[in-house]
Amino acid sequence: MKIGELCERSGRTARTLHFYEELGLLAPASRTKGGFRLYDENALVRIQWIGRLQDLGFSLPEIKQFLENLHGHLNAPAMMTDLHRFYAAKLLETRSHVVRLQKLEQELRASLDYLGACLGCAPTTTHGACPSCNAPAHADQAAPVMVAAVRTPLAHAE
Amino acid sequence: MKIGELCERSGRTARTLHFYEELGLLAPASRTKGGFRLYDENALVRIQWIGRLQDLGFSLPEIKQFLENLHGHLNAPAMMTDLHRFYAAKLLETRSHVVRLQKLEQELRASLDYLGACLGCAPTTTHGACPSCNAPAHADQAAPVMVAAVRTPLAHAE
DNA sequence: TACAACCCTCACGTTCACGTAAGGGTCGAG
DNA sequence: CTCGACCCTTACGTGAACGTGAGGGTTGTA
Repeated sequence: MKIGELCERSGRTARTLHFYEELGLLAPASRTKGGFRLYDENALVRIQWIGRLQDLGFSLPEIKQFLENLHGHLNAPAMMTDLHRFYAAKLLETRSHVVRLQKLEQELRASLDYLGACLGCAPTTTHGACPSCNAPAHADQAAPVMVAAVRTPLAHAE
Repeated sequence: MKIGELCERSGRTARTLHFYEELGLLAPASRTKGGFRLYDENALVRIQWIGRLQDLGFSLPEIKQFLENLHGHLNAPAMMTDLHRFYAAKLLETRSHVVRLQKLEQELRASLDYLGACLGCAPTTTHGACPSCNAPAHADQAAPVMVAAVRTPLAHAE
């Protein structure tokens, strides 16, 4: 298939695929005698793989590095062992990333909770009054960072 | 406090804080007559807030936009309502982000599983033989993308 | 063989989030 | 008052991941 079709099927632009090729991450299976790139199904798999690794937080240069390491191995099991180690490490990182996001989720929920009480505040209240707000619903709890940061009236030097 | 202390307490460099100021995200409470920036505790809260939003996937220009919207409101409850809506939306996004990462986690686990069988492969096997590998342990399952993409021998145009 | 749709290779431009000097002024402890 | 630690502004640099032409060649269908 030519690059146009691969673009459609992969959701990438031609420039992106050219760019991956420049970095050594992707190569066409062959070329027409006129110079058009011809790809096979492997290219699509490779592109999807790149996408996964990007989602896992990789930069393209890192992916390239990784590929080079892998192909430095002489035999298949060594390569697969390395891949195994690498993915195992990534699995841990991904888990801790998820944990971080879940903490943020929790903070968001707490903020929403706190903000719920603001909805009943007098419509005439000005922003300036907020820092001293003592609505019964958030009597004893301090405003979460997500709320307090916005309320504080930092002089806007524009 | 001067910028140096704020740097230590926030874990940011001075350049970063200057940069936030350029973008209109942060401002010192005052200045010494010599021109040194003087911050109060609110600055720290603001910086932490920026960090949270960055972790949630925001760019700094987006944060600035958001701040401007908020301060366009005339009274406090309107502002808080807006904030509420915004955080509610972000909460959903964060959840789906977590789901995406968990899917990737699942893919990683499947790949590790698959790769487990490779460890017992004959040490003399070459990469080229991999695509036709028929180890009993992965007899009926196709190689996951995370494995297949690496195995396919794409010509490396270096 | 004509021609529209597609593809090629440069090569410079862009956004983001800062880093890194250069050149000089300010603070406060001694 | 001196001096080292700290701070100021200005401005160019960086790396990641492409975008956006310019100028021209290739394909394949009619």
